[in-house]
Amino acid sequence: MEKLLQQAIVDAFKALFDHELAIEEVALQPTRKEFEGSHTFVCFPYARISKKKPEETATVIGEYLVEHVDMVKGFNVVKGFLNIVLTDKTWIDLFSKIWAADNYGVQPPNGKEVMVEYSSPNTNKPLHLGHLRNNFLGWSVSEILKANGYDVHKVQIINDRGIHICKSMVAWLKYGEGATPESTGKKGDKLVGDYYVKFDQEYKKQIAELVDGGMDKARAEKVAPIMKEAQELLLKWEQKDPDTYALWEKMNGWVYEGFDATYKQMGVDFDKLYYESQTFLLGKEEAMKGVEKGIFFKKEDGSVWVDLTEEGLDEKLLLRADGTSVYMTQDIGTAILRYRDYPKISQQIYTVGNEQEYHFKVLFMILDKIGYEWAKECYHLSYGMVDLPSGKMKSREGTVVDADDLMAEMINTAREHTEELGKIDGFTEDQAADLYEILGLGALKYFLLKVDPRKRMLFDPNESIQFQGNTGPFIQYTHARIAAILRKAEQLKLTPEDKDLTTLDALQPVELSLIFTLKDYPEKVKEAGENYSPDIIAQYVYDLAKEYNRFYQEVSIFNEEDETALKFRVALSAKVAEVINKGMGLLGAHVPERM
RNA sequence: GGCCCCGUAGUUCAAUGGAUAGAAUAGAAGUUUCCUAAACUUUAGAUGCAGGUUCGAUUCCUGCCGGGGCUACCA
Repeated sequence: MEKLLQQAIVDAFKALFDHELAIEEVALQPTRKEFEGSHTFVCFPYARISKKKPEETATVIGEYLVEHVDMVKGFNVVKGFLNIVLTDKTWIDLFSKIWAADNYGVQPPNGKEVMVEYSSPNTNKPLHLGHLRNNFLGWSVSEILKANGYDVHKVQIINDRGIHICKSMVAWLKYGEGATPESTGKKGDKLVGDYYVKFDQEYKKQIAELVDGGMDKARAEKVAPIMKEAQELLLKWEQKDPDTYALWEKMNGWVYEGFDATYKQMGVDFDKLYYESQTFLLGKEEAMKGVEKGIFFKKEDGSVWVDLTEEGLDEKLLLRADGTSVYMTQDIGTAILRYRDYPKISQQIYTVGNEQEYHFKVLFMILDKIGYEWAKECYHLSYGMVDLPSGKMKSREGTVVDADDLMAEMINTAREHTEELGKIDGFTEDQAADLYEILGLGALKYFLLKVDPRKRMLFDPNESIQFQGNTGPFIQYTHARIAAILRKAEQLKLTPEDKDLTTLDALQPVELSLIFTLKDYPEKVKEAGENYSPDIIAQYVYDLAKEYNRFYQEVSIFNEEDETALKFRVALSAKVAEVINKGMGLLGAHVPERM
C-alpha cells in the first residue's frame, strides 16, 4: 500500500513539476491523531523543486492524487504537511490480505545462520537481576532473528575455571564440613555462592590482620594465606590433580543443577554449551602461533602481548609469564572453536554488558589481526546495567537482587492481584498456578525488555513491578478479553470467513486505526531484528493492545445488527489476538485465555 | 588524564531532522443495568546550560555543567 502511494507521488512530481523522484526518497509518515488521514507527506523539502510554497505544493499534489489514484479519497493540508485520506475499501482490502496471510509477520528462511551468545555466568555466584536482563534479551533477540528468517544457534560460554572457582573450593574445604545441596536443602548455585562469599570474608579478615601487623595493603592482599591456598589449588587444577579435579567437577555440578532450575523458570534455553575449561587451551595455542607468525610478541619475562598501538589502543596481555591464559585468550579460543563447529554462521552475536565494550572491541580487532575474515561480522550486543535506586548492585553490600527470588516474588504478586479481583472461578489449582506464572513472568519480561537495551535502566525493589498501564499484564489482559469474545463467537456460530470481509463497505475510525497498526507488524519485526531491539516489539504490542481496548470500549460487537460488520469485528479481534500472541512470544512472554 | 555512553513531566520509559515533544505511573474529575473496570474518558505537568548548521533540532556539530562506565598479569 505504501509502495503504491509512494509511486503515485513520484508520478505526481513527474506530471506536475517534470521532476524525477526516486521512490525511496518519498518518505511517508503516519498522520498524527488530531488530523484526518493516515499517511502524511512532508512537503517542505520539495519547495525548491516545485518552485511553490510548501502549502501550495502539498495542495497540488493532493489534488493530483485524488484525481489519479483510486485508493485516495481525500486530503488536507496543514502548513507544509499533506495528510492523505484513503478509502475505507482500501483498508478493508488490506485487512483481507492480513487476515489471509498465514504466519503473519514471519519471514521465510533466508538461508543464513547466526549464533547468539547470552547468559554466560560465572559458576561461583547465583544469577541475579542483571542476568535476567541478559537472558531475556539474548533469548528474545534470537526469536526475533528467527522470525526474520535466520537459522539461530543459541549458545553460552560457561566460565567454569579460574581462580574464582578455586576460591569457593578452598572455602568449602575449610568450612564446608561436607555440606551438599541434599544435606542443606539449598540450591546448588546458592550453596557454592555462599562459600564464595565466605572466602571473601575470610580473605578480608586476614588482610586486616596483616595490615594491623604493620604490612602495607597491597602486599597483604598478595600474601594472605587463604589467597595462597586458592592459587595453589588453581595450579593443582591445571596439573589435573585428581582430587582437585573431582572436587571441581562436584561443585560445578551443583551449580549447573541450580542454574538449570533457574533457566527453566526463566523459560530460556540453549542449543549448545561451551565450557571455558575446554576452550582455553585453544586460545593459548593460538597465542603461541601468533608469536611465531609475528602477530604477537613476547616480553623478556616470557609473557605474550599484542600491540594495538597502531589502532589507537595499547598493548594487551594474552599469556602471563607462567604461561597461564587470561580472559581475552579464552575468548579468542572460544570464538575460533565456534566457527569450527558451525562453519556456515555469518555472524556471531555476544550479549554482554556494556562495561565490556572495550574488551570486545579488542577481541574483534585481535581476531581480525590473526586473519579471520569473520571477525568483521562479530557483534557485541551491548546492554546497560540494571541499576537500583542506590546505584549499582553490590554483592558486598547485600543489594543484589536474586533471580530466583525475584521471579518467585513476581509470581506471588500475580497470585495476590488475581485473588483480589476474583475472576478465575472454575480454575483448577494447576490452571491457577499456570496463570500466576504466565502473569508474573510476563510482567517481569515486559518490564525488562520494553526499554532500549543499550540504555541503563532502573529497578526499584520497593516499588514492585506494576500490573497496570504499560505492562505485560495489560497486554495479557487484552488478549484474555479477545479470547472471551472468540469463545462467544464460536458458541453463536459467528466465526468469520474470508467472504464475509469482502462485502463490507464502511469502517469506524477505530477499526481503521486498528488495521493501520496491524499492518505495521511485519515491518516492526524487521526493524527489531535489524537493531537487535526487542523494545520495538514491546512498544508495538503495547500500542496494539491499547488501540484494541479503545475499540472494545467504543464499538459493540455482539449488539451489532449488521452481520457482516459483526463478523468483521470478530475477525479483526482474532487477528489482533494472534499478533499480540506472536509479539509477546518474541519477548518470551505467554498470553492467557482467561484472567 | 585519555576513550565511550547517558541527561526529556514528581517518577519510570518513548519520539528514521518534521506538525501543538508521546505513554505509563503518582495527582484531580468522570465511566459498570451493555462482549472481563488488570479497562476506558477528561484534566494538569518535561527536552541540563550556551552557541552553531537547517525552512524546521529532543535528534546533527562545538563548548560547558551533571551522572555512569572503561582505561587489570580479575572474569
